[in-house]
Amino acid sequence: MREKIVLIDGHSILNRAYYGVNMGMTNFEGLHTNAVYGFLNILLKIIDEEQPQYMTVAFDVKAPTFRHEMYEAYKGTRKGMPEELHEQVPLTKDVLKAMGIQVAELPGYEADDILGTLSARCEKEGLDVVLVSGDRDMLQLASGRTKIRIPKTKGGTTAVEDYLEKDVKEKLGVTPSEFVDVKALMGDSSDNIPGVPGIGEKTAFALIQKYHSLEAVYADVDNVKPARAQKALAAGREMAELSQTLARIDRECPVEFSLEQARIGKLFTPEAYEIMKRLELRSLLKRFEAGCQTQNSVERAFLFLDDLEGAELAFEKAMGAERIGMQLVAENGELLGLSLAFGEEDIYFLEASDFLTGEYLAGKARQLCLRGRDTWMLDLKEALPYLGIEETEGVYDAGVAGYLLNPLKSAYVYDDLAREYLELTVPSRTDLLGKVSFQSALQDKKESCITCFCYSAYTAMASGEILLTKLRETGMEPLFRNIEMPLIYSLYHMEKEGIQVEKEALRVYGETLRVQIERLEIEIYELSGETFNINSPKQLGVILFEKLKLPYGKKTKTGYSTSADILEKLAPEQPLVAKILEYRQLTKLKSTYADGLAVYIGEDGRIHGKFNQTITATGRISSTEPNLQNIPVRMALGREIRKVFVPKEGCVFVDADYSQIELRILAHMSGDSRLIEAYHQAEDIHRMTASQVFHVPFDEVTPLQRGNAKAVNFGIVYGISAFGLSEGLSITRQEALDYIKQYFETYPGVKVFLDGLVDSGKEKGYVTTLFGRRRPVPELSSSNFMQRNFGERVAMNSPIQGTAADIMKIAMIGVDRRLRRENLRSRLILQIHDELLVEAAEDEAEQVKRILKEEMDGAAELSVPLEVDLNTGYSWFETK
DNA sequence: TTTGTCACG
DNA sequence: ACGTACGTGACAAAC
Repeated sequence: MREKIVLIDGHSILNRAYYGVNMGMTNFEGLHTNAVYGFLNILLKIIDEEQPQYMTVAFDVKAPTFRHEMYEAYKGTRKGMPEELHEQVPLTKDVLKAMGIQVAELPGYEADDILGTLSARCEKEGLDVVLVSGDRDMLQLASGRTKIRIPKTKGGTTAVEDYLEKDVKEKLGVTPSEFVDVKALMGDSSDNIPGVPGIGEKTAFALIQKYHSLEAVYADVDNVKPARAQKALAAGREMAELSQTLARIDRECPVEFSLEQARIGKLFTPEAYEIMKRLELRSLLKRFEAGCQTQNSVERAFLFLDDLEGAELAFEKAMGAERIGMQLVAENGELLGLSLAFGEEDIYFLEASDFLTGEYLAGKARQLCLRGRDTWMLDLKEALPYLGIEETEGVYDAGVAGYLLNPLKSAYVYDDLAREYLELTVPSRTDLLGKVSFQSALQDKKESCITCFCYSAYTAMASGEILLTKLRETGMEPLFRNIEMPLIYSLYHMEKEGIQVEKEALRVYGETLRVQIERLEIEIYELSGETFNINSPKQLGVILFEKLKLPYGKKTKTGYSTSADILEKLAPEQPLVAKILEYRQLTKLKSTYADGLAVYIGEDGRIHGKFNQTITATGRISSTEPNLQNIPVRMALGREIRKVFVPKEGCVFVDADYSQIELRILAHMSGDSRLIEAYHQAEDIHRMTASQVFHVPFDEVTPLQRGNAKAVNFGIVYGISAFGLSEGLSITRQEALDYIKQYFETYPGVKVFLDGLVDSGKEKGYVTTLFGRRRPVPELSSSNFMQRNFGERVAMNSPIQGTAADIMKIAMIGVDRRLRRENLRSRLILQIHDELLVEAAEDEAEQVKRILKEEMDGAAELSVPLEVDLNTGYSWFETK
């Protein structure tokens, strides 16, 4: 058995940990600890899996490296990190020192070079090497003996990708050392390696796969095809050679290293224990306490109950508890059981049975919610049909709280919450039950069910107080209490209500489409001279750009782009292309809308879609199964589909939408006096913008000027860039730049505001809405140009889009409450970001309009008025 | 499962 | 030099 060393890229793993784990995490001193925590978790996981005898962690040192001397534009992989991450670097080194793990640093060299050198030396010593980094550059170090491990955080969970030399070959198609030359050709903006201008990823890989080295490529440069690449190579030879040196990791740097000092001794030392205590990393504490034990003690308390007597006792005790956690287990409208937690020793799963009926359990659960103390749940909205409660003080959803604290996660399930907020690693639902139904899991693996449901209730209970504290610390408690929690009930009401859809009319619409699609299909085959799958971008690309030799505009990484904006440029000349565009439109309508919606029509003739509260990064809600927020409206034929969405007998639709809410929010948040003044004066915001920016009287604004101003307004809200605007308006980048300049000269306050968002985003790591909602923007500290630019646009857009979402949520809660409290039969049934649709009793329509206007207008007090447009109709088509 | 495309705000 | 407007979800094809 060979001995093994684990080498860790310290900064890269810390960085990954920082953005992977809950950002608000601090100890009582206010020290941020999330990155240290994530780092240690990864470290311990690797030690568990690899069982190495040696370990070293390499860090960069702030000093110019040889790469800086060679290439002045080189910025290196070290860049500004947020303060909250930066302060955790020395903390991490302290922990490592306490654990007796060797730290390697060398001024003038990056961690990459240290790792490259150590891996080379260790291989020579006959050791197996495991190299852990978040950086794919490391792949050039892979060999038969050196395995590269790249942890990936996806949503909440960390998966590790492993690469030995053969894996690099398999997945990239080049050897590790060839990979350096690929980078030399294509460059790497995240490392500021320039590459050869004009050579992209595809060409770089193809060339190296053929020639195996940069030198060989240049030896045969006169025969390289295509000509485009040959020209680029010839012109960029110096760059390529420079890039090759920059990209190659130094494997002989003069770093001090002794294998003996790298030997792993006792990791869980008293000193390390003290630091864990100080950092309040509880789950790690346990591990440091018990040596290497990972057994979670709470699990011992889990208790299964299916007798009435036991259940009564548990419920009685729970009724007196200050704080409980609860998880209903339901499927297909039937309550199969519930779990309950109200202390470290009181955690139960009660399964429904002949003695303990679903109705009984539901009734008890309801009483618990209404007992006037705190009840924490997960997926409260899904439990509401069984609980039968309306908005209740003290009933909270831990998932929604987790979403506010970090909206970038892909799910808010108990195991993630336990890991983040309780520092407790517990098995996930999939670990325990797989993907089977609850029904069959309850039959086949009762023990796993008990564990799963009890952990869920326990996590909800135990994390509740912590979540609330964090919400308080981050200024989001009012947002949670006054907006997100009440909203759960409004969304539930909308889902329950649903919207009526005329099934037969939908079928006829689909049938009409089918006939037209078949006709088009024949015409397309005739014009192209063969039959093929028109829906396949790959096949279509071959027909258009190879067989017919049409000029292709863009390429995607897998082939030619056949997207609408490309095809539209060809369509005027090419009847075939025009027909393909039409075909696309019709098949989209048929598959997604005509056929797609039909399957969701319930027995009541209505579609009950889901409204999701914890999906978007900005605070918007999303709509699924089906998506009712993207029903066609812009094109005439698509818009027809709205005719099948109708109010029920005796009702009429009342539709209300905010007019230009995001621009009004921009005016308010920026405080730009000219913009505010403009919105007080005019209804037509784009015309007003055109008038002020282009210095023409309001009444003399041409449609073209208005259109340009509109595009600029869009650009501002999306986080302006000259490129984006030039694309949107089909103008040159210089012209776009001039528009932007003129806009900012007209509204200097907007420029100050947007710059301020980016600055504060960089400083804090997140941006906020008017109501305190946060969005972390990790991209802002990226060394990758493109990612950082994206981060800057996000920093500008999120506060605006998010504030609009906040305001709409306030309005929805207000409308829903008033319809109910004023005992109306009318109901809110849809939200489409800036629009609300109410199914109103005909005799209540006027009152409903008043309510919508009042609640939407009054949802926020801005320095510009919030305008609301109202429409009524006997189908969703008519309400425009 | 990922990619390309396209529907909406 | 790089190459993109912000936020979503569903479908078909290709992997």
